[in-house]
Amino acid sequence: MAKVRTRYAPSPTGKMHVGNLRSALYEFLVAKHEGGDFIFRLEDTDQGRFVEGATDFILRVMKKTGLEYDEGPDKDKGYGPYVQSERVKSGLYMEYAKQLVEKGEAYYCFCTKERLDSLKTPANAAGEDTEEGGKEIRKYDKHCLSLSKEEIQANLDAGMPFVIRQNIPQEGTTTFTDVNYGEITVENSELDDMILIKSDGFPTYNFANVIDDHLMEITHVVRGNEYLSSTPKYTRLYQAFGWQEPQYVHLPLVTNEEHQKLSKRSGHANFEDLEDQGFLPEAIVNFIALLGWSSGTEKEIFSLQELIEAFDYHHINKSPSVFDMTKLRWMNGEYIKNLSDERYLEFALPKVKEVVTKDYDLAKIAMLVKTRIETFCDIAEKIDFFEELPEYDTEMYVHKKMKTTKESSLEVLKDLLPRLEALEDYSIAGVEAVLMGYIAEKEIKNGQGLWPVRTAVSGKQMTPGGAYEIMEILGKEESLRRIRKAIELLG
RNA sequence: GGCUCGUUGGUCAAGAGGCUAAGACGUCGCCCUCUCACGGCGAAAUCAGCGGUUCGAUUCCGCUACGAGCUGCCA
Repeated sequence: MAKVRTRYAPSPTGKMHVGNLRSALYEFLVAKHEGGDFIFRLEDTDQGRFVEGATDFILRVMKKTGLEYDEGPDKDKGYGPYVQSERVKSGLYMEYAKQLVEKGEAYYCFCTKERLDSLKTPANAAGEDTEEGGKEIRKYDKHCLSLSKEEIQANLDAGMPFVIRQNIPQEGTTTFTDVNYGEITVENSELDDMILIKSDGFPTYNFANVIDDHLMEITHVVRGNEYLSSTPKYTRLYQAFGWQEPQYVHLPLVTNEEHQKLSKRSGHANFEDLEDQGFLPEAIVNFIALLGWSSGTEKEIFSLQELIEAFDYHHINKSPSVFDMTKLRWMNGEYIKNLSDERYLEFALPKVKEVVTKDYDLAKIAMLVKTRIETFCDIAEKIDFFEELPEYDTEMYVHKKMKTTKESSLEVLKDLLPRLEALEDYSIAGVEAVLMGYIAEKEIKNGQGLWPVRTAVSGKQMTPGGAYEIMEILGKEESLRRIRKAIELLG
C-alpha cells in the first residue's frame, strides 16, 4: 500500500481559525498515525484576499502546536514548489486546463460580469416564473459552450478577457465516497460549470487543489464539511483527467455556543486569541482533537504523541460540535496542574508581576495559585491582596461555621499580636507553631483562630493558601501592620 | 428556494437490534479543610417527533421538524 500523504493547504487570509487548526491537526494525525507524510502547501491564488503576514501567523501556530510538516515551501522533497502562486508562473494550471478544453471537458467563456449578473436576476429569467415564485438562476447557462473554434480564436486574438469553465453534462449523476459520510450522489444538473482559470490567469482554488493534490500524490484529503457540496465537481475533474481520486475525509463543523459558525468576534475564533486568554497550546490542541473525535476510551488528556497513536480517522463524528469554553478552561487547568514548576513559572511569573510590584517572593505567590486557576489570566484577581490590603467590611469576621464573631476575632488578634511580634522565625512553620500553640492553649477550633488571622492579613474572604502561607510571603512587618489595622477596625 | 449533510443529558461523547443507555465538562450535595481550590464520594439530567420493519428498536427504513453547509472569477 502506498505511503499515506496528507496536506494542510491554507490560504493566507488572516489569523489561524480554530476550525482550520483542527483540520490541520487531523490531517497531521491521519498521516502520522500511519507513518505517512504531512505536507504544507500554500494556496495563495486569491490575490485580492491576501493578507500580509498571514503566512507567518499560520507557520507560527503550527510550530507552537507541534504540527511539523515533512514537506513545504522550505522543505522541498521533489514535489515543489509548495506555494501556488509560484506554480502559476510555470503555466502548469493553464496547461492542464487546456488539456481539458481539448477533451471537451472544459471551455472558454467570454461572458461579461453584466451578462452573468443578468442571469441571476429573477426578473430577467423570462418564462421561468412559477407559482412558487422567487425563481432564480444560479447556474451558468453554458452560453459560451456553443462558440465555434473560429469565434473563440478571434476573441482570444482580440485580447478579450476570458475564463475557462468546467463542462459538466446536464444528464446523469456523479457519485463519490467519503470515509466519514459514505457514498454521496448528486444530479449533474445540480452542478454548476465552475470556473477553473480566472480572467487574471490564476486558477481557482477548486482547480488548483485538484491538480496539486494529484501532482503531490496526496492520498487522503481531510477538510471541513463545507467542501462536501463541491466535492462532486472535483470528482468530475478527476474523472475528466482520468486520475485516481484520493480518499475523502470530511470533518463536521465546529460551532459556538449558539450553534453558529465560529466568528472572529466570539473570542475563540483563532488560536492567538485563545493564547492571549491564557490557554496553553497543548491544551488547545488536546481540546480541539476531541471535537468530533473520540478514542472510544475514557481517556481525555492526550499529548500530541498520544493522539498520533490513538487517532483513527474512521471514528470521526458526523455531527457538528460546540466549542465549549468551559470545558476548554477545565482542560487547561489540568494542563497547568501538570506543568513542571519551572515551566509553570515561565507562564505565571509575568502575570504575577503585572499585579505585585512590592518585594515579595513572586514564585511563592505564583505557586499558591497553581491548582487554583484555569487560565493564566485568572491569576491577577486572586493575588491582588498581596500588593495592597483591600478595604473590607468587618462583617467578614463573622462566620457561623467557624464560630467566629467580631468580638472573638478581636480577642484572637489582640492575643496573637505580641506573640507574633516576638516571633523571630517568621516562616510557615514558625507562624504555624505560634498560631497552633495559641489555639491548643485556648482550646478553640482551628477555624476560630485561623479565620480572623487570614482575614486580617488578606482582607478577603477567599484566598489562595491559608494564613501561614500568606503571612510568610508578606513578611513580619507587613502582616503585623495588617493585623494591627484589623484590631483598629474591630476595636 | 434548490441541493447536500446532520440530530444520544446544558456541552463533548461511548454505543453500532435485547444494556439499569459508558465516561468527561458544567450543575447540585457530601467528605477533606482556617477560606478558596485540589483530591475523594454521590446525585439530578439524554436517545427531536411520528410512522413502519422486527418477537424486540437509540441502533434499520420513510416522513416531519429543527440545525448547518453549499449555491462566488473566496477558500
